[in-house]
Amino acid sequence: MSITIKEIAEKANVSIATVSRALNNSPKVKEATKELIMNLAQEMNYSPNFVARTLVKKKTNVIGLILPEVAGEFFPEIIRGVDEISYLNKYHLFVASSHSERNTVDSILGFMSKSMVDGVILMLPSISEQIRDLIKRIKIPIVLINGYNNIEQVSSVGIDNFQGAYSITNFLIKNKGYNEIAFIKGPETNADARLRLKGYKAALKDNNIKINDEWIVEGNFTIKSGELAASRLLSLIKKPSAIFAANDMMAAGCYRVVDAMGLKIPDDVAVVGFDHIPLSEFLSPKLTTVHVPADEIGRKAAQLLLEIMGSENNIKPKHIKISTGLIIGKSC
Amino acid sequence: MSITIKEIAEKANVSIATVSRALNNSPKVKEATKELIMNLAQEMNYSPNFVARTLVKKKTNVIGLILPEVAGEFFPEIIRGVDEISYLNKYHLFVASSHSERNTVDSILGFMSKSMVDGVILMLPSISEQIRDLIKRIKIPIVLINGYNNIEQVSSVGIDNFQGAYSITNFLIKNKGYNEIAFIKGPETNADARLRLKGYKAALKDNNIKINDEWIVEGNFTIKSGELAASRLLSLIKKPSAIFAANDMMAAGCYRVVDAMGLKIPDDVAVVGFDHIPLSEFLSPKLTTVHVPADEIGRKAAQLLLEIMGSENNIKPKHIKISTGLIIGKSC
DNA sequence: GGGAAAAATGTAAGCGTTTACATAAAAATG
DNA sequence: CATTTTTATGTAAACGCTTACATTTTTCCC
Repeated sequence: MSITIKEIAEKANVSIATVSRALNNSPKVKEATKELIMNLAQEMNYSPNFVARTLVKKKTNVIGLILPEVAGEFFPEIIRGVDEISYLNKYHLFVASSHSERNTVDSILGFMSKSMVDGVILMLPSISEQIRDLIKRIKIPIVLINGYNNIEQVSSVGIDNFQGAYSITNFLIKNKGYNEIAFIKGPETNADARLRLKGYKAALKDNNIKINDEWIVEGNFTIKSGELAASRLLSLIKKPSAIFAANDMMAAGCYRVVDAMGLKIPDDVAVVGFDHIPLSEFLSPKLTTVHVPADEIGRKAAQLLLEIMGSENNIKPKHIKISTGLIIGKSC
Repeated sequence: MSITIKEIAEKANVSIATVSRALNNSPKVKEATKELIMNLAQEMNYSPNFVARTLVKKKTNVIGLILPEVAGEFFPEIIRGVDEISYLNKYHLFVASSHSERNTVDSILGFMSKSMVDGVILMLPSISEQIRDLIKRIKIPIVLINGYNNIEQVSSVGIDNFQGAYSITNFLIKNKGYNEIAFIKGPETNADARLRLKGYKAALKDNNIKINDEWIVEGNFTIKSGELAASRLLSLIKKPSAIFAANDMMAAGCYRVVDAMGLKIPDDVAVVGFDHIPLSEFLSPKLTTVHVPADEIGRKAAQLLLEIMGSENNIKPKHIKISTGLIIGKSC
């Protein structure tokens, strides 16, 4: 087993209290003894038992991060952002995947309630009533990451999906002269996806372009669904001249299909996406898309959480909306 | 504050011991009381204090994962693999980035010694004497992820870099007829990188091709370094007909330069890589590369760690080498 | 119904720290 | 040098739980 302060105390002929104080560099212990103890601790290869300390201090110095998935092009950037800030503030990071299909409620509960983290950053693709209730009831500090800030009582960080979708659609119309723009939707349950659709529709409307339902097809953010959607759109009698995929992955799927059909982007059909994942830079021609600063989302969420954890009296929940930016490629 | 078993005990008019037993579903408590307590716990919204339990049980049910970086094309897959296995075995996952530039020793120590994890999976791009000593001394179960299994006493999981590099080089020579193959190295300090270089050289040697030092240029696994290396190689008087980049990212850099120079892959020059990152599938033409099953590395490492943690007497260290596979694209 | 065996519950110690409070030692003061 | 003040150390409780052991209650059997 590990060395404890008790053993150090014996060796040093002092009480455990003194050892504890010395190790915590308390000013009320004599320099000489402090040194003695420090040296002993070093020699004996002592390292404090984090768990015992936590039990009395009621502070773990750990923040939890729950994501739908841990891999992919997007989530790792969020992790990085959170990690960056936590590290700077001497917090450890606990990452858990809710594994999408897993029982999320279970996951969240298990994670949060057991007092193993001081605060939680939670990203959920969609929020059921059940989870909403749970979140409201939870007592530890929590920050939500999602586009749709729909829980007033809980602080959140999200990107402006509407604005992003609106601006790229508007760009296609105003700057590039496209009038026949199709849209590949994300999952119905995904709040970000819904807002992107809204932005697309709003831009059309503001430009007096009639919405053609045939040109709005389903997708689920996967590359495969992008392929299927593109092949449907390009098989229509009345084809669109541009396709706006609700995320880059689906846009990449479009590229494949367009290529397989022997067509050219942007000459035969324009394709734009959303997210600005690293891959988008490598597609040829380079994809025009909406930049979502995933690492910044992570950083902002961590900062907000630390702020909440730092303040005694629970401050008013904040809702941070992060703006997106247009990345102009050669795909339109 | 949270509800404790003490409060439940009072409400139920039993001792805390009984509550504890009931909650842990011990067979030595009457069904009736068990039910009573369970219901009370539910009502009072009780959840066990993980920290207190850990203190007495000396088991955190957490495994730690330390990676050089948390984002990128490769590491998230490892995380996913580890997460998968840990979840299945009811372990939580603690992810920490050593942040490359950060003082790694510090990071490792802080992580491991504080008895906050039951075991650690550690991936290091390179191992200094200092770290090697540290690892040997450490008392908690540990599994290393690296290509170069150079610490006998510590179990490890790695891929067969040599075999991978050898086989793709051999493929270029035997199946594709290339004789003038250049190599872009990884960082000198990186064990994987060194082994890939070895494999490349061995394949040339076995095919009686003289090694041309001018065709072996430096790189550091980044896309930028791939670009620079490619531009150097393609500016030589005597150009190579194929370039083997020690990882896919650098191969992607080659693509950019080749494209910018107005050349064509594979007609003007062939390019192959190593890693089979998702991006490689999207390069056009599709990259020929060596598949490295990152998620499997993660899974194997987690399984090995669990095995070690499960066995009382420390079993003999294992060294698992995961084989790679050739992915045939259109780039040669 | 009395006693033994089995089952259920209680008592209390312990996990490794921190820290309020009590006490002892050292320094300062007149 | 006695007394007060300051400084350093010790004692013991607490954090919330588990569990060995002791005790009580129930069940069973003749």
